[in-house]
Amino acid sequence: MNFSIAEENYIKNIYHLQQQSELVNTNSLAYELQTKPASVTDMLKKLQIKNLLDYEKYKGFRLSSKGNKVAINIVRRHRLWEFFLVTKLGFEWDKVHAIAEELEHVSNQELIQKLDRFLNHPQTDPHGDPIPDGNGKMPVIHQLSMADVVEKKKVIVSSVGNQSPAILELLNHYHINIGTEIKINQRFSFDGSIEIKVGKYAACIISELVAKNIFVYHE
Amino acid sequence: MNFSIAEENYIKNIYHLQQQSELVNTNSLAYELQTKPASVTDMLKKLQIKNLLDYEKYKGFRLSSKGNKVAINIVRRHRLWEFFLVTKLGFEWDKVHAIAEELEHVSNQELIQKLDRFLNHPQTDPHGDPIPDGNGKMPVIHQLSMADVVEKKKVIVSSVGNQSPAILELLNHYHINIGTEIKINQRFSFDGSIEIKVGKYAACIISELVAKNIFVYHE
DNA sequence: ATTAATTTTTAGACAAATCTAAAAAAAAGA
DNA sequence: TCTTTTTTTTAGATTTGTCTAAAAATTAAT
Repeated sequence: MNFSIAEENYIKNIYHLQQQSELVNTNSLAYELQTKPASVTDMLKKLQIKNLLDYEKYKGFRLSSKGNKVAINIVRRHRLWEFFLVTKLGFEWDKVHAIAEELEHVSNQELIQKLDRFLNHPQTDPHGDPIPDGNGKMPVIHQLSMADVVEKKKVIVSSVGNQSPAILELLNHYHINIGTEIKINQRFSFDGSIEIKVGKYAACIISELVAKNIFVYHE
Repeated sequence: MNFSIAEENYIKNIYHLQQQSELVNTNSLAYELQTKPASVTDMLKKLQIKNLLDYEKYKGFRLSSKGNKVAINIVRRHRLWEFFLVTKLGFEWDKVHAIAEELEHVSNQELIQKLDRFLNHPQTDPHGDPIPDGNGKMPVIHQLSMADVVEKKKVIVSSVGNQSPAILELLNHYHINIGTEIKINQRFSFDGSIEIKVGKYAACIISELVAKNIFVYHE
């Protein structure tokens, strides 16, 4: 079955809101989609008729299992395109979201399957988020952004979400490379910066932006 | 300036019809777009207001110079994506048109510029049609499909539009390779097949489909 | 437990792109 | 030239997705 771009955007955003809370409400979806609550209500009715949504008036809503499958497919396309844009076309990771939002609506099964193969079946997008496979299964990702690591943990750098010379210069300065072991000392809530210790070097503080761009795994 | 998908499709199809005749008429454009003449008239008015079209009621129409620039940009995107689909994703050349029709509407300048670089600035798409550069300039293509070569000419094979094992097997059988010299003896209008002579081998007949997939240059 | 505030939905309108049916203009034929 | 045919345009309706303003339901507060 095929869906309009508007429908796909609603489905995708409901999916993302569900990651944070089981039930989604009209206002937050309207905010997410930069639209008005009345428009959301209209679309919810349409999605319910197509069996993509469990929805009761005034009670909130969630994706049906059918809706969930559709959503995961959109997420898959989005993240594959993001990976493509960064690794093949040389975009910086923070520039690809808007373009992938357009590309994700080109819904040809064979295209996505071949793109996946061309990219060598990547497990995560350039932001470190997992890419579901053709059956909708999310790979278990051990890698996570350093901004999400709990304090006092030791981690090993697995990848860097940004290929720009600017960040590479900075990482060099911190003596951080792929494979480097890092200890997380403390997170400062004021600006999200983190004190870390790299090898035998003196402890230092990295900004939240840098932390978000360093992907690591435990142990 | 940004245009809707519908507008872009009208512009592109007017462009293509203009390659055959200077002025375009409502019925033929309606046929091309698989829509009704009344719908075409409606859209023509809108395109005229946006200065994309020279249009006088009942008199036919043509793209303005602004409309032409827009059209060439769409063609550029379409052909770059076709090239990508065939050379990078491994699609067969006859399967890519529909997908490229969708991808061409993703209109991010930087995306197309980077895609072009990634593909190494290809001169022609997999059908042998020229790809305009970023300034809208069409490269002069010496390569053309063998289906378009005049009789009695000698040509040299420069590329093959289809990478499938099926056609490669057939070309092998005809002793045709990149660089092979071929003499065009005669074209049969009944089915578009062509009698050719390859090197010292006996003359043989290739189907129109095969001819369309062999790209050659003169001399 | 009422009232007040918030959230959600309805009602009715609008823009884009399409359609059908009928009218108007242009082209073709006798 | 005057009729007939074809092409093109208008008029009015429809669908999708959106909006504003007002009504209805829910939640929060006194």
